[in-house]
Amino acid sequence: MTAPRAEIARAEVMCRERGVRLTDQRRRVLEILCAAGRPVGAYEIMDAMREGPRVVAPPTVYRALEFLLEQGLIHKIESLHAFVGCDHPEHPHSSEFLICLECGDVAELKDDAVERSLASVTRESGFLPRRRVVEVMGICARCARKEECARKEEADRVRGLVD
Amino acid sequence: MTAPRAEIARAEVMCRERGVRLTDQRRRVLEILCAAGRPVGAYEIMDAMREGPRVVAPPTVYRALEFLLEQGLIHKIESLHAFVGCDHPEHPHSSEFLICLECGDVAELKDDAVERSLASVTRESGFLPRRRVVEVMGICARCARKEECARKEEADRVRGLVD
DNA sequence: GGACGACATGATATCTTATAACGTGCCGAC
DNA sequence: GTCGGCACGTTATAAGATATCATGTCGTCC
Repeated sequence: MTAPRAEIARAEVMCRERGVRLTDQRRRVLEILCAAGRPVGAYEIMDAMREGPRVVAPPTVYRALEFLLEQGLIHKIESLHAFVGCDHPEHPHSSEFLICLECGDVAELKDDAVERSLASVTRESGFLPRRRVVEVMGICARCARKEECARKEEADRVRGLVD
Repeated sequence: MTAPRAEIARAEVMCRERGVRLTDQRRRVLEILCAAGRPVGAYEIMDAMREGPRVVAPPTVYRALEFLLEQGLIHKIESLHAFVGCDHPEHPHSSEFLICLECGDVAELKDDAVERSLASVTRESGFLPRRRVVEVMGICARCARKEECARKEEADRVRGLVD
């Protein structure tokens, strides 16, 4: 995860170049997402935005999210109804995710083999793609290792009892 | 779209073979989805199920949907919060969809190049996939042709006015 | 045949996610 | 200075999903 600071700075530059405004609300939402480094739901973002007596209603959050999505600064994870900061917003790209069912961690794929194969399939059928949603749920390498260890220990334990 | 009848018959056989029960409610939901031939939301299904004074509550629908998903008889389209009957439930498969933003039509991809490239990417990173969500939104071939025609006619019209 | 257990459904309430609709304030262009 | 566009505030509500507990159905084992 890049430091939120750096991400915000990048976003500022990009917005200025494009002549769009990264307002306080929008920046705040982006900060929250970048700081979290994991998928965050709209209502959770809303809660994070209310510091003190400040009231923030759903439309405010959703508007900011819509803007950030349009600018490619964040992504929506459809299968989680949640949002994440984009790892590399500087060049437009596909958004493909590996989502760990165990720890909730989300990795953004950089590989474009998937993208290419999808492109060729759609082209063949005369379909004009606009937006792609590619999300793979499963167990991340780290959790898989952990589970493997746990299984081994369990086996050892049982063997010990039997012996 | 296969005739709903045929789909239901297939489902009956599959469930019997697996020793699970395709109950009335479950069959009804499957029928509705197959007959629609397009993505249908849970609440729309619920409405379709209430014929006459019959009351059907959300959990009933969701339970039936859960069962049908488990059995691979239907798919969920995450980006639409809707469900569709599966085109070829007889063999387990990936579910990849082309969703037309214009006419709402959904095509289930049969190609497995996408599947393979996704599999290789995940394998490399040690990720163990469980469920894949691949949904491409865009304009289907038919709507693209229609738009093309409309554009041409418009151009002709304008030329006519200018000449 | 009757008791039991597993599974399926009914019913109520509630939670989460998302959007509609309308009003206000800021700011730059002309 | 006013007009128009954009961002935001505010209220209400739509749309999607689940928790919880009660009831019913059906096969099986005795």
